[in-house]
Amino acid sequence: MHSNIPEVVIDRLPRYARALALLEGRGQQVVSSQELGSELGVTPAQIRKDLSYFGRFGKQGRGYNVRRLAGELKSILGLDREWMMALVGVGNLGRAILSYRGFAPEGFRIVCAFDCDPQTIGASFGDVCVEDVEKLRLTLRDRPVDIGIVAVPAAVAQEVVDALVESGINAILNYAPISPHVPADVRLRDIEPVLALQGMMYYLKEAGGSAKTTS
Amino acid sequence: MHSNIPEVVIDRLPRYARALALLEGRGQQVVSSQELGSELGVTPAQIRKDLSYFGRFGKQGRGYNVRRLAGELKSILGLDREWMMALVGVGNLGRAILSYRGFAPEGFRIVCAFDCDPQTIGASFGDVCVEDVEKLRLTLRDRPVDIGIVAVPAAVAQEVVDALVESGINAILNYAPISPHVPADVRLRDIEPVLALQGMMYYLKEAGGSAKTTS
DNA sequence: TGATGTGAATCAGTTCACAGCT
DNA sequence: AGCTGTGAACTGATTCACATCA
Repeated sequence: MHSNIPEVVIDRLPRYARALALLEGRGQQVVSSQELGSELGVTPAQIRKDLSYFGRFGKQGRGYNVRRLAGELKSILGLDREWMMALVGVGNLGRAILSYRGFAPEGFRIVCAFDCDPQTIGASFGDVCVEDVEKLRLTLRDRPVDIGIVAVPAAVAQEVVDALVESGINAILNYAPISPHVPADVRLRDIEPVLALQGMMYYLKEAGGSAKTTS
Repeated sequence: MHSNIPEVVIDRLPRYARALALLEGRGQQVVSSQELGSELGVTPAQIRKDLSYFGRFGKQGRGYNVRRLAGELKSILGLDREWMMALVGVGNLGRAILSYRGFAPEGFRIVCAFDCDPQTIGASFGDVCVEDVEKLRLTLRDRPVDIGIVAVPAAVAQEVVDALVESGINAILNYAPISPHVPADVRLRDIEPVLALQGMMYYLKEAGGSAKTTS
């Protein structure tokens, strides 16, 4: 049912939603595709086309009602509910993820965490208690979890992904520096600062050496 | 000079390089586009086409020499040198970034850090001492820094980005939940777990409710 | 034989440009 | 007058398919 809408379009919607939330916070009531576009560095035509996949949310001659459009986008994306997440890997990175303040306000809650280190198992972070990763399948059988977060070393990341998938999870946020294999019906996103950096360095390479192009 | 090669192609190269490093570690000497592709979930034709922008690295009938191709890609991407990074924002997130072990092995070094909190200024993390963000421009004038990492709250992220850009930095890794404006010649990448999650939820929404499609 | 490298063909995404509504 | 919504045109990316070479 979804297959008709290009994935790139879906990918842009969260940015639109975020910009609209910002405008709403500023008290702005109406926005044109022009204005929203220049806020985000996107052409107005693209915004209009993207939105037109889902309905007619604007008023000709006026623009879009900020609050209304923000609400529509949240509903389209499924952000009008809470999503439960399980974290696997409670090392340095995992702890940072656990203490990240950005998830909760957007409706994403980490409800359980797993590790394999006996020192870490049993520890509590906020209201989350770290369980033995061996119990992952068992625990996920009882708890409704929607999303898995993988924050383990590369060497064990694939097996953790497999365990999550077998537990019925079909959205994974991967922080490990590998490209895991998942079945076609499972969504996977990589959060990989190193890949992002490496992609930029190509352009930096020739741009004039070590910083300072200043006269 | 670079403008002829599509950006999507550049974006894929780091993944190829990473997969090749893995194969090299396993002692594999030769790889076909077929094999590399199935490792990464990419078509063989795409890999061949991507590589063909930069040269002829393979041998017909054989495939690619793993070590050679890995080296070529690193050189193309500019990964055969060290890149210096400045971190702005040494809160929870910033500290996690400072202690992240994944940068160094890939040649990315955090050489200075800035914050505005008097409690944090002066503290040391590894061999990096936190400076007052007011001194950012001054410090970057003397130190050759290639990349800025933004890990500050949304409200001040744009002004931090501006300061970095004015200091001559033209690659920025942004962890703040905004879409900063930068001049066209500055590369910017967002690391935004929430946007990534939100993009996936669209597909999860209808997929059968709260986890467990199990019989 | 078995793989690459690549023009040609296809497919997908973006932008244009304008009719239509307020 | 001003801005949306959208088919049509265009631009860009992917895949095909085959000549080429080890």
